[in-house]
Amino acid sequence: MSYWLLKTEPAECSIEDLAAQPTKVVVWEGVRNYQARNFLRQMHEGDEVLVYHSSCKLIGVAGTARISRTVYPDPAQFDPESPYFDPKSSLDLPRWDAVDVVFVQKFSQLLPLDEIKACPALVDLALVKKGNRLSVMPVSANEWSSILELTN
DNA sequence: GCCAACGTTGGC
DNA sequence: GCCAACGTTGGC
Repeated sequence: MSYWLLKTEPAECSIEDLAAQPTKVVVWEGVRNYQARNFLRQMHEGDEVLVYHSSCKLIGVAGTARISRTVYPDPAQFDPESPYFDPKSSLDLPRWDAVDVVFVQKFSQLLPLDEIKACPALVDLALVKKGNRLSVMPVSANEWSSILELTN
């Protein structure tokens, strides 16, 4: 059982969108960075996930979710209509992967980035490391606990 | 909209 | 394999 943080632009897929799915499940598609993809490959069913809102007005962790299906080829890479289409991908040789994520909870208050930055227990979180642009990153068990404590 | 930081591409 | 140019990310 591992912990992860997934970035999402709420204009694309917010925690509210996750909660609004009839099945609460979404395909986590569109990861187009090899390091992030390799983290997707390490995920197990049941792993817990922080859902982080980026590139928006209220930046921070908005809630949690869970991995409901482990890695498989991202269908968007094959779809010419998709913004995530990759002409260098083929069914034989897919480059990109997806997982399925199921909504767990929306925090009563979003945990803002500056509070995460101000928390001494979270200085090693990849999210707050200088220049970090990973959209999928591991979170330690201690960091997970610290984040949940901050939301109380 | 700015721009620092980083990843990718492609010529050599 | 180097590295300049370019594109993207994402906070501010």
